Amino acid sequence: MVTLAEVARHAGVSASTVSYVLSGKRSISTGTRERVERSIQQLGYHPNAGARALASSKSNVIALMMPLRTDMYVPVMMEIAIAVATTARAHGYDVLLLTGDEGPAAVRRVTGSGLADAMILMDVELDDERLPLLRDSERPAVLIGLPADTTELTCVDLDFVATGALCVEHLAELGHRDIAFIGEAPAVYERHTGFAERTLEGLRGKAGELGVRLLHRPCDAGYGPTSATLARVLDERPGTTAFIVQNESAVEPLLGVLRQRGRAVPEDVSVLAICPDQVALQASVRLTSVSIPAEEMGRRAVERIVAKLAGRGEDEVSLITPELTVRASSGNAPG
Amino acid sequence: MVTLAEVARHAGVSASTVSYVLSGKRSISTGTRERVERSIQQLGYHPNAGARALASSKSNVIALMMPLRTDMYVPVMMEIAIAVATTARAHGYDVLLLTGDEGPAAVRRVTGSGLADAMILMDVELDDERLPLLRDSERPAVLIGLPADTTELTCVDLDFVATGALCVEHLAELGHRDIAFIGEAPAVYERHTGFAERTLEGLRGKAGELGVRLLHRPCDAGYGPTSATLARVLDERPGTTAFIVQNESAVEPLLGVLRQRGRAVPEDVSVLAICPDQVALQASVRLTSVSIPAEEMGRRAVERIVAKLAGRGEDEVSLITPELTVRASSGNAPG
DNA sequence: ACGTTGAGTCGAAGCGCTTCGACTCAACGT
DNA sequence: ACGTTGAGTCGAAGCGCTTCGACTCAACGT
Repeated sequence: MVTLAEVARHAGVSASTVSYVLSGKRSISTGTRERVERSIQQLGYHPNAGARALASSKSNVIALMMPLRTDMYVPVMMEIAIAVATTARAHGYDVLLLTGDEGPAAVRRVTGSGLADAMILMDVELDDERLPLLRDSERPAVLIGLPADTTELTCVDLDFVATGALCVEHLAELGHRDIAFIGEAPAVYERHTGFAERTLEGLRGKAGELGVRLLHRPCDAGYGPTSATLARVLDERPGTTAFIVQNESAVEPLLGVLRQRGRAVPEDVSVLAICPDQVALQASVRLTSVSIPAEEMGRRAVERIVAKLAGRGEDEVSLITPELTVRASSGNAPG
Repeated sequence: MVTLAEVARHAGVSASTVSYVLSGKRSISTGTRERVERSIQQLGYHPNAGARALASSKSNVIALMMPLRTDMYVPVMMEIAIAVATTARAHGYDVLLLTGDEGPAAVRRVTGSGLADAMILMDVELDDERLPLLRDSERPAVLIGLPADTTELTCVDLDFVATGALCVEHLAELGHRDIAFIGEAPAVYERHTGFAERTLEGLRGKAGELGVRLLHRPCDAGYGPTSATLARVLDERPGTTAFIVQNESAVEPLLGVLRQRGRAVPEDVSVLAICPDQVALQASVRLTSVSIPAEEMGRRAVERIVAKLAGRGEDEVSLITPELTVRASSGNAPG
């Protein structure tokens, strides 16, 4: 491995000069700079990450803590992770991948060892046990998701309350008066995942306001559970003319079951999905949807982190305004 | 931050003794060890990662290079990534997440800077431009996937040739004589992705051997392309009684289109998928499938890496034997 | 009674950077 | 003619570990 000292010798300058060329923290004459840069090129020098971290007490690494579960919103998680990695690189940071199963211990380990300068946490629960540690830690952290208490925390998330409201509003405008919400799996509500509860809050609030009847049914993924759920909904509320789906793995089953029962979309029933655009576009019917802006969430999270590491940026909750795209699955209420 | 020196002072021993307690590289008396461990606990000490890396020239980090694309096999990628992270932690390593878009430069940067001790590469193309660098590098690397030339490389992959053969064999046994293979998107073949070509090789080889007719059609994801592809297949080969699908986002569209055309599965046509078990189980028909053992691939890759870092283990190609699970989508050929 | 051995411990050097203070020297104003 | 200023450079210290060599001392065989 080539060291900074070898570069210095090759360029005929001192080690500190090479360091200042690299960091730009002191002015360097053009001639010297060029000579050093040439030596770096010729020798194929890469600064040693460990030495740099030790001397500067900055690792230039951001830790990303992902959920271990692979049973839900996989495409969203993946897109966020890739956006985080890409944005981080653009700012000169690398990304350390942690899984959620280490829990609070991972937070302690990473912040304590200086492995990373900051953390991004996904899949935050309303009363997450990692939060006290983050509040105490002097290292910046950003949550993707919204816990119950956000004091002293920085969060980035889609505004799920507004998302729920927007869905009801759209359907109400089309004349729908009886809406069913096919939600996430029961386990998601039991874990008190923030986004699921907030969506429900937004849906119920707007439904109450506009005098629309709303039926909420958690639903496991797959054809069997969806079919059963749908049967119960249609039994209890035969007048249902619109469905809102949040669980992306229930989308295709729902469309399939509706087709089986001879209910045309959007003539007989409208379907509105809360899902990534890609899912909405690849479904068997092009879905009217509120998109989950995974890329933007990942990117914003990194930008906040970078700002905080640079000493700028307060703790704050940054909610992304939902956007509804009308496609082929929603239309006027029948009759 | 608590340092090793503070732990030493607290425990009344020298710094090197604390270090040896931590590493176990020299014998320590029980009394001293316990005293040091108590001090570590009480002070909440975590060794500084940078200092450790600098002194030992080992970072205890494994880099994982993932494809940037989010348009294909997302669940597989995700499951591999999580298996890598989990297995790595179990061996005391952390995982650095790199995206493929930095290309060979990322390999140079990571190996040159000592950011990681080893690399795992996913989404390897047959003639990948990162391979020469890996062969030259003194740092261990493992590929998940199989390039054209595997000399001096360690690879882990599903045996896709055997997978293709297994699929044809199963269908031939059921009496099918006309099989259509709905492959990956055309772009995948154009990039010469190894697994796609190898699957085809296995399918064709076994089909030739058993005298079965095989039609190969690349197919983009979504209902439109799948529907069009299927129409062409049924036009050209009306006698087709079985489909093999590799592109997991074509699975549900294929089933939907078959249903629309009144072809019952498995009475009229058999469908066999090459996909993760989860996809096979959540489809509208429980699919007979050859599973893609994502978890095992990730785990094996890390185990190889760890072995190589410990000085054990040769360069070698490790192919996982495919397993076919019969479910509800395959049956005897009609007539 | 003696050297030998190994368990247990310490001190110092060194890993490859960053950063501080100090120096030189030309340019500048008075 | 003089001090002042800032651009440009260097040397040394220090970041927090690991590891080598050296030391002590009890246990052991002869």
